[in-house]
Amino acid sequence: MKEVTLKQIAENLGISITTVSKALKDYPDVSKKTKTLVKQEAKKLRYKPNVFAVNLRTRESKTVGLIIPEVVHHFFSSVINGIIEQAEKKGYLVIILQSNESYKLEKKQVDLLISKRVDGIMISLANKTVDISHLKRVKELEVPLVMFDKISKLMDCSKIIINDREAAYTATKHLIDSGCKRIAHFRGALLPQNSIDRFLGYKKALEDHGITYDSSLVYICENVDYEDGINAAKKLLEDHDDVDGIFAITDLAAIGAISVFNERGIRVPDDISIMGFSNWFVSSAITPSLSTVDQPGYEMGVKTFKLLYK
Amino acid sequence: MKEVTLKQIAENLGISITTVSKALKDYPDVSKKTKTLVKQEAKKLRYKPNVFAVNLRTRESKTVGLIIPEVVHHFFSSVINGIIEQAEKKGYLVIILQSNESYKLEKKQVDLLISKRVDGIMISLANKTVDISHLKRVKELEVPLVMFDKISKLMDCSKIIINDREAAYTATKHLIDSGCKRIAHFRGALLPQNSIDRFLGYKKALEDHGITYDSSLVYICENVDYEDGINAAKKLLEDHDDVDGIFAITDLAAIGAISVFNERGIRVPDDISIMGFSNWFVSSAITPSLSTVDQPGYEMGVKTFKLLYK
DNA sequence: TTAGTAGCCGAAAACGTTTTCGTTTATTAA
DNA sequence: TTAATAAACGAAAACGTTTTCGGCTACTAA
Repeated sequence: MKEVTLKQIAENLGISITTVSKALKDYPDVSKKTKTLVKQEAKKLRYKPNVFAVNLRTRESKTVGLIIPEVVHHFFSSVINGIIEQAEKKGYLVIILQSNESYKLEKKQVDLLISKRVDGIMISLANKTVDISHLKRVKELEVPLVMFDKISKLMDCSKIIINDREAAYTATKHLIDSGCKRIAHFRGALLPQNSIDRFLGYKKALEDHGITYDSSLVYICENVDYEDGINAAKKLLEDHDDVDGIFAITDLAAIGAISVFNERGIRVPDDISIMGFSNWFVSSAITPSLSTVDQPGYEMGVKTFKLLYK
Repeated sequence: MKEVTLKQIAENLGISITTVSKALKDYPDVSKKTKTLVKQEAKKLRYKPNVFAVNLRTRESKTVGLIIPEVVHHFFSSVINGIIEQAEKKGYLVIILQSNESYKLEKKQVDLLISKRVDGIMISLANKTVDISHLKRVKELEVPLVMFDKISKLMDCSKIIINDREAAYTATKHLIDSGCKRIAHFRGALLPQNSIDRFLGYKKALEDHGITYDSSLVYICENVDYEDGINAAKKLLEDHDDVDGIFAITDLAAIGAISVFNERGIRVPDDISIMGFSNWFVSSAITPSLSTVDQPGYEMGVKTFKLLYK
């Protein structure tokens, strides 16, 4: 069971490797007759070009890399979905790596992708990432780079983000419009840009509607997950008894909070209103159902790859 | 900004390419002195071997492929997580493809991975897949293959699955033990092995506990998703008024059903008990909280890769 | 002295493509 | 007839590595 190569075909047909190669790629300087002959033989032998050799010769891998903080996450898996689909359409494969929100790992993975000579890199930064020298290096090596969702303002490259600030503003306004006077915010970690932007949107909405911002109403959810939501909600109940609305940075955190309130007999949204963030498709299955801001992962994935492909 | 190659290093040091290569790989027939010299120079120039050339020469890519029906799914993204982590530990990268439950796409993707000459393939079958000639071909080409979760009994290769039959049996028994007499089953499509096994487990549990199996209580959820759960639940309410328990093949379908019951004022679990399947971590956030069977995606991912690596 | 033995090193082939640049033959124009 | 042109093909280099095999030096043992 030997590999079928150009040489194989050439020998079978009694012609040169050169001509076989050119015939398969429809070069103009090979006759119709030999072209069909070659293609026929290639099909018969189930010839598949050796990508390793092609890569070496053409210096491209037709593969792109994707680094995300967390795979098991509705938003990110939607992004993956969009990227994979779009990439495949263009004949690219996607190598996926997970930084687990660790800067060190993220850096290592960028190196890994570079050494694998991917044709481009898409990345959503880990929360811990401040230093972006590893990304600068990507630029230096002239590997195309696109950032999405969790970006760094310091990096000069294409980026795909939603308008977090505006979305957060709208979400908060929604709470205000439905009568909330004292609105808490479950925010993300201090570093990530989207965590900052959502916080700013929240603050701005309050100020614009005559509600004074109270920093004691802001709770940090380091991992923006279910557990964090639970803890923040418990803390909130200890600290305050007059809060009538919460804007949570993710649906997961919101759901965590809801489950605490459910447990303690606090009615949502009668006693307290909650806004999530991410349009997680099960939010409608939660009782009481959760209001949430749309964060279109799939579309962002599609756009991210398209931009990389540019 | 030229690429650093072995040749580069060799010229700088006035020695041969051969020696440089051997020095970097610690061959015994090169002196300590030149080894350190070479390594030093390599580090200075930030030498990174050209994987394309290495691949061509060694005939392996240090890359494995993964085909799954659906990325945006808690179970599968957990599997991805396990696989990626384990693969990286062993120096492998993972190319992920999504079959979207389509047989045609799945087949194309297997070809794609083969043509990319991955060192191994992991796959969870699409629902529609019956013909497995594409997998036979993988075996013929001597590419290692591991199936997980949605497997085919006809294929002779390593497989990672949970004992679906037993798990379904336990779930159903749980309903029986809590007093249910008339238990419906929301099953998956007819073809997938795990859908069959879970159904059999359900049936067996009924029979073992003196409840006669009634085929009109079995509803098919083709896509085993939220929508399917809603539709099946509505249909169930039309057809029967005496059902007091449901064993759903996935948590998503179960949640769909719950939301229907919530809407109609049917109390869960007072009026009707529901069991899900998959241990989706938010099940505890659903009100009323959902009982569910554990399906450890992460661990399965880890084991799947380890088996492939064998 | 010579023969044998380590210890180091390098030439060269190989992996399978792609592409440049000739070369050959047949055809046309003068 | 000869010269110029077009059409079809092939030789060979190149991509950067890995690995086999042989050669060279210097040393030891006889």
